[in-house]
Amino acid sequence: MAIASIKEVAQLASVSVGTVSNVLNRPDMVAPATRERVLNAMNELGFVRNESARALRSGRTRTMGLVVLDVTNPFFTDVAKGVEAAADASGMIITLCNSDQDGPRERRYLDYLEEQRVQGILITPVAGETQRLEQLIDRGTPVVLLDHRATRRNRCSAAVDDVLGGRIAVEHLLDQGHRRLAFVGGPMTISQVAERHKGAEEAVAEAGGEATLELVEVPSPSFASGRHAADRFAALPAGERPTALFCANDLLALGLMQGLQALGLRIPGDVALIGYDDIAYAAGAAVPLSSVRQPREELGRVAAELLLEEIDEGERHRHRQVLFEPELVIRESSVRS
Amino acid sequence: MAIASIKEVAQLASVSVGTVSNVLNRPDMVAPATRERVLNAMNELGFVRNESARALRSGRTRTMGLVVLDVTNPFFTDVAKGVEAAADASGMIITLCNSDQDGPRERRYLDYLEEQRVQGILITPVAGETQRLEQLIDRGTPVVLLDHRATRRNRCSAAVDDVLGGRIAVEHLLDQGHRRLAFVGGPMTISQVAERHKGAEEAVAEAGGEATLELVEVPSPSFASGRHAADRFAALPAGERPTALFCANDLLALGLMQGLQALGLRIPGDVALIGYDDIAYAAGAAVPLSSVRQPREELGRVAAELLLEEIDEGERHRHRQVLFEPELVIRESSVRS
DNA sequence: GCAGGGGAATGAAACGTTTCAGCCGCCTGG
DNA sequence: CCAGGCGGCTGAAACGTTTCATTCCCCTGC
Repeated sequence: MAIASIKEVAQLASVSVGTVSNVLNRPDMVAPATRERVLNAMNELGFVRNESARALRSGRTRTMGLVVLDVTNPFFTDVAKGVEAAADASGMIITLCNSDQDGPRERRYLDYLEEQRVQGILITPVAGETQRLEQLIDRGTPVVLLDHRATRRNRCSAAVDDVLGGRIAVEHLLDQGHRRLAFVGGPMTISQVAERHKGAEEAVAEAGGEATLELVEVPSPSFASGRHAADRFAALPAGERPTALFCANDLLALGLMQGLQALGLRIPGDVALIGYDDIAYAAGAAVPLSSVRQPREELGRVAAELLLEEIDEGERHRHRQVLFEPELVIRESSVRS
Repeated sequence: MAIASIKEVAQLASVSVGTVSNVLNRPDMVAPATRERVLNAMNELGFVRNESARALRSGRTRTMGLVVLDVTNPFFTDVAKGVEAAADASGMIITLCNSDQDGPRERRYLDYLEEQRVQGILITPVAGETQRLEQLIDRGTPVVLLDHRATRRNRCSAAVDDVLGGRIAVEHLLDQGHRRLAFVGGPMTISQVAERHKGAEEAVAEAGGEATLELVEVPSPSFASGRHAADRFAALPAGERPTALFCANDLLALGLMQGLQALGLRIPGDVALIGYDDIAYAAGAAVPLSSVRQPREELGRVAAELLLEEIDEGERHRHRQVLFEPELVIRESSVRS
């Protein structure tokens, strides 16, 4: 059952192991006839390279780690697609890890990735888990932040301007005449959530006067949390309800929409709704959902390219922080009829 | 920048490398005082185990591969979650690969996984790519089919009865009084698609009489294909249009719904619609989508457990084929008003 | 007082590659 | 005819672990 090794191939082809290795890694350094012989031996024995031995000896692997907050969120799978495309183009392989917004889980994955000696790591970190990353960098594993701005200058990042995104979402709601607004999102420790909220606050502040922004904090930016939030909203006396809700992401917004409709509230009539990410399902929702679009695949692609660059350049690499601009997508859910 | 090895740790702690290895793998075989000393040395040096060396020497890794057809399909991410949960419980790590329904791509990933000497592979194979799997099994890598029935008895599988699923979907449409039906899906080489279609045909045949089932083949069971299919549908003279559409999956159904509505057709008034998978977004669609629910997470969990079992039992393992039953979920999109 | 046992640690082999210095023959140019 | 060069190959070291036979001591029981 054991797979043939280079040594057995060498024996069968009557060459040295060095030659077999050369056939594998620098085929043109070996004479065509010999190469042929070796190749045949490989086929006959069903030879499969042992990546562990290769990595051990050469000191380099061909894998990069990607750690996301939630694999079931289409935002992240789209980003992952972009990452994969870029990696693929450079012959790299991605190990996709799902931290599920859990610190210990994230740490376990990072441990694993470091033990694997991955060439680099792309990560949307769980709130506050920055120390472990610092450690990775110190020990020589390049880390690129994904959908998260690098505050220190010692790493690369690819992100979208969430403050701006929050701002344009709320400006749009204000334009529609809403004055009593709420931001639905959480936990506020997630930087994306906090920044979107900040942008929202800024927009409200600048609008001056009577506009207000309430904060409806939810335990996680998920579909289920959205449904729960609907109950809390409906429990408010009609007079105290905000007239427009800005959700930290589309999952939340879609869950909220479903909950609100189940309770008999109309969108946008009773309450306007806008989400964030513009995932594919936003446009096809019961009421087409307005949202703030992020360049998801591009975000992933650029992040991966930054990492590949860093891996390639080594010591002389200059860290870069790439920031994309989000784009407002207006649909029915936020438009006054 | 190079990470400290076991040797340096041994030196600093004034013990042999064997002892350091024991601290790592059989801590209770080493005296507490020594253990402490070694642990301190590890901390001081920032020691990180080298998984390649470990795997090379011990001959076993702690990773399993998961190959899916489309990471952006929520069905698969839900399945992946189940797989991960089971793997996690056994201290295993999952490498998630996305074949994107592309044969060569799938083969590249399988090569990679075999070179990594993963302990086993969970896969929803691309149509017809069975030869490579046979090879993997022959060489000793256990393979469990996921969402795909094993026809040969030489492997385990966890799947849902797609023929039955197709049948109940269509029986429901017939119940609603529809007689002119169409199955929207493709490519028919995907076994899930073919089986759902088969179930649909059976139901129509048994209904006897005037009921008909047209086949609308699309290039892939995706959102985009659904949108395109809508145009084709609308291009038919009104008299020749089916009155009910059964889609091979929800992505397709949601895309189709969006396309049909954009063309001014009403659901279910002008045409009834039913999907497959019951992904989270089905219930929140413009018109809540009827669907055939599969136990997604459980499917993943059970598949992973089968694989773990096989890894554990080795030679004396008996292959098992687990088959789940799908469940009809009726919502507005298929109900005659 | 001694044989025997057992807990704790050692040292070296082995895993399957890559890498590199060196060797061998043959060809070329002077 | 010979020096030099070069293409093609060999052989062995090295990568960082795990594993196992072996050694070393100290303790126990007779």
